[in-house]
Amino acid sequence: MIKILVVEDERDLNRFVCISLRNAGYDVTPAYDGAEALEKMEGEKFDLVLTDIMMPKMDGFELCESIRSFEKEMPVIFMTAKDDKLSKLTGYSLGVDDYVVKPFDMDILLMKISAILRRARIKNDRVLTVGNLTMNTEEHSATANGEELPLTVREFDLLFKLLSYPKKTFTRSALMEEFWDYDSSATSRTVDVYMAKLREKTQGCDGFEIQTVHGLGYKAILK
Amino acid sequence: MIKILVVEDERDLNRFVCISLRNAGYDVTPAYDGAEALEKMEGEKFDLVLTDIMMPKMDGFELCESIRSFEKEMPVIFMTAKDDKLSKLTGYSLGVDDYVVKPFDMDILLMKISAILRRARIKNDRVLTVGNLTMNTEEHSATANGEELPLTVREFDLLFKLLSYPKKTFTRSALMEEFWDYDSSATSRTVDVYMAKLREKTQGCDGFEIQTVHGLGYKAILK
DNA sequence: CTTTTCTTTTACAAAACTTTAACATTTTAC
DNA sequence: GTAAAATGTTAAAGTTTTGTAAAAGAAAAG
Repeated sequence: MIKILVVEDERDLNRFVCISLRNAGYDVTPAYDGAEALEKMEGEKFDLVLTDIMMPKMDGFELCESIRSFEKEMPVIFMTAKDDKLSKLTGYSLGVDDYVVKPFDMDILLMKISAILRRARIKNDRVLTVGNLTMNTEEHSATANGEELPLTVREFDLLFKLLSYPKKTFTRSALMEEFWDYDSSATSRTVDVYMAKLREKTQGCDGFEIQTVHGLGYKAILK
Repeated sequence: MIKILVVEDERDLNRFVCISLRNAGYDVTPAYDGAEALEKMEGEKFDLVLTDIMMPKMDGFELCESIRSFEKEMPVIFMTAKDDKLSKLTGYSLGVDDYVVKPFDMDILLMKISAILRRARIKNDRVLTVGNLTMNTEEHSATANGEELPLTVREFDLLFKLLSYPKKTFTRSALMEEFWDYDSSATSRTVDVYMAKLREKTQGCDGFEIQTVHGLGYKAILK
C-alpha cells in the first residue's frame, strides 16, 4: 500500500484531499502543520508528501528542506494558493517534484502523483543497502556478503524499519503498533526477543549495529 | 546483438550518444528526425528507441505514438532538454518507459536502458529456459532433459510466472488474482497444492527450486 | 451419459514461527 | 554501595502456516 502524507492546515481542504486520495487507493495520513508532519514521518515511512506552502509555524519550503535532510529522495508535491513565480522557483531549486495550484482538479493531482511515484519507483526499487547488507522488499530477501540471510517476515520488517531511519529510536510500542495486529495481546518483551535474534543473525554485517536505548527502545547506528 | 535506434536532430549529441552506446556493446542506428526514424524501423527490427522530444517536423511524443501504433510494446526512452512538467506527464500517459533530462550522465542512461530491456525481455519472451527446463508459451509445452513434462494450464502458468521473475516473492493472492477468475477471494489453499505438484513434477530439473517464503508466498530461486 | 482429466476443498501431520516465562545480567535511581 | 527496574538470553510452550494425500467437485473428452 502506497503511503501519502498530506500536510495542510486548512482542515476542510485537508479532509477533502485525504478522502479523495483514499478513494484512489492510497494509504493517507493527514498532518496539520510542518511539525506534525515531521513527527509522523519519524514513525512511519511515506512514499510521497503532499504539502501546502503557506502554513503557520513552518511553511512548505522549510518542511521540504527538513524532509530532504534525512530523506534525500522523498517525492514532494506542493499545493500552492498563490500562482507566484518566486514560490515556484524556490520550490524547484529545492528539487520539488511537482506542484498544483489551488483550487486544483483532483484528476490532475492524481495523474501527477502516479507519474511521480512511477519515477520514484524506477529510481528506488525498495532496496536498502547498509555496508555489506542488502535488503530487497520486493524479493523479501536479505543478503550479507553475497550470502542469503534468512529472515522471517517480522524480523525483516523490523530490521528494514530500523535501517530506514538510522539513529532514530523506536519504542517497543511504536514498533508493535506498526507490525503487530491491533488486537495482538503480545507483550512488548516480544520485541526484545526479536532484537536479540536480529543481533545474532546480523553478526556478519559490518555497516550498522542495533543499539538499546535504555528506557525507550532500540535504534540502528551506522558505523 | 541488441539494436537501438537513436533519434536526435542535434548531430553532435546524436553522434556522442551513438558512440557511447556502441562502446557499451549495442548495435546503434542514428536517425535525425521522426520521419527518418519511422523509415528505418520499417526495414529493421529494433529492441529499443531512444528519442529526443523537441525535434523539427515530428516531436518525440508523436513519434512514440506512431511507433506504438504498429509496435505496441516497443520500449521508448525520451531525452528531454526542457524540465517541463507537462511534457513529462504527456510522456507518461503515453506509456513512456523512462526518460533522461539533458544534459545527462551516460552511466545513468546505460542503467536505464539495461533495466528497460530486461523488463521488455521478460514480457516478450515466449520461450523460457532455466537449466534443463524449457517452457514455450506458444505451444504451451514444457521440456525437461529433452522429455516432455506434462503440465496442466494452471501449473504451466504458475511455473512460468515464478521463473520469469526469479527471486521475486509472489503472494498467494497476487497469483490468484492473476490466474484465477475474479470471484473466489475465499481462504483457499489451492495455490499450495499446485506448488506441491510443481515441486514433484519438476524434481528432475536442476536449474531452479521453488521456495516457500513463510507468511508471504512462494518464489523460484535459480541455482 | 459416462469416463477421464483437471481443479478445489478438506483434514491432519509437519514445519516454521511467535510468544511466554524464567533466570541472568545490566542499568538506573537513591 | 544496594535495590529496583529494564534488558539479555534461552528454551519450552503455543500458535500459525504449510505440505500433502485423498476425497469431492467441475469441466472436458469420448
